[in-house]
Amino acid sequence: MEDYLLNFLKLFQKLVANNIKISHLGIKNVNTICAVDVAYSKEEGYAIAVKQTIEMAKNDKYEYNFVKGKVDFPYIPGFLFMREAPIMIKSLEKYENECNLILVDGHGLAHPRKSGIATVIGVLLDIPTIGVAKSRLAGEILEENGIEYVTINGEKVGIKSGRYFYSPGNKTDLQDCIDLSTQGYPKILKIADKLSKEMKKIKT
DNA sequence: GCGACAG
DNA sequence: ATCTTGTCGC
Repeated sequence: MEDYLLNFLKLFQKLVANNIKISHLGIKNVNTICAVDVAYSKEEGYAIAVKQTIEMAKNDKYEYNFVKGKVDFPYIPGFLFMREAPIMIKSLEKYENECNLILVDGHGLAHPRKSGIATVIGVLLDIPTIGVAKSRLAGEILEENGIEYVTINGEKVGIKSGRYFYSPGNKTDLQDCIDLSTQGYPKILKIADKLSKEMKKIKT
């Protein structure tokens, strides 16, 4: 990877970070939630956007939109958005105007430049997002009042709940992350993960 | 230089 | 993420 490209992408991420809006969304007020995930088979990416309203969730119902496409960009820690955000955003097109919140596999603010994939998607689409990751990318853990916070340079940028990491992407805050984590790992993310892997399996 | 490193 | 069997534990 040419270093001038990574330097350029860092500038892009800083621009994104400068446009983040951190505000309290209020998980309880969210009626329609979406989740996105991508599975791979070599260069083919299989993206799934899942949508659920409160009512649908009660009955374990959901809608989803599937997109298959070539994914060239390699995975580079800190630049995951270049590999997954394009196809994720494509899969979200169908629901972006009705989603009150989008859950993204990966980090939001808990990123070296405060610009994880959840932040990039949230700022570009101007929709509330929260990043939920399965492992740490940056920062240290600081426990305070029974809550494990992810901190970078002393600033709280996310939380750790069980084995998962939650951080604001855009138009959400730490309290939203805490409230969401209280419900355990989001089922809708599990659904997105499962569906994306099923789609690649049958290579539809 | 060395170690860390979302999916 | 993906490649993969059995296995330790709640």
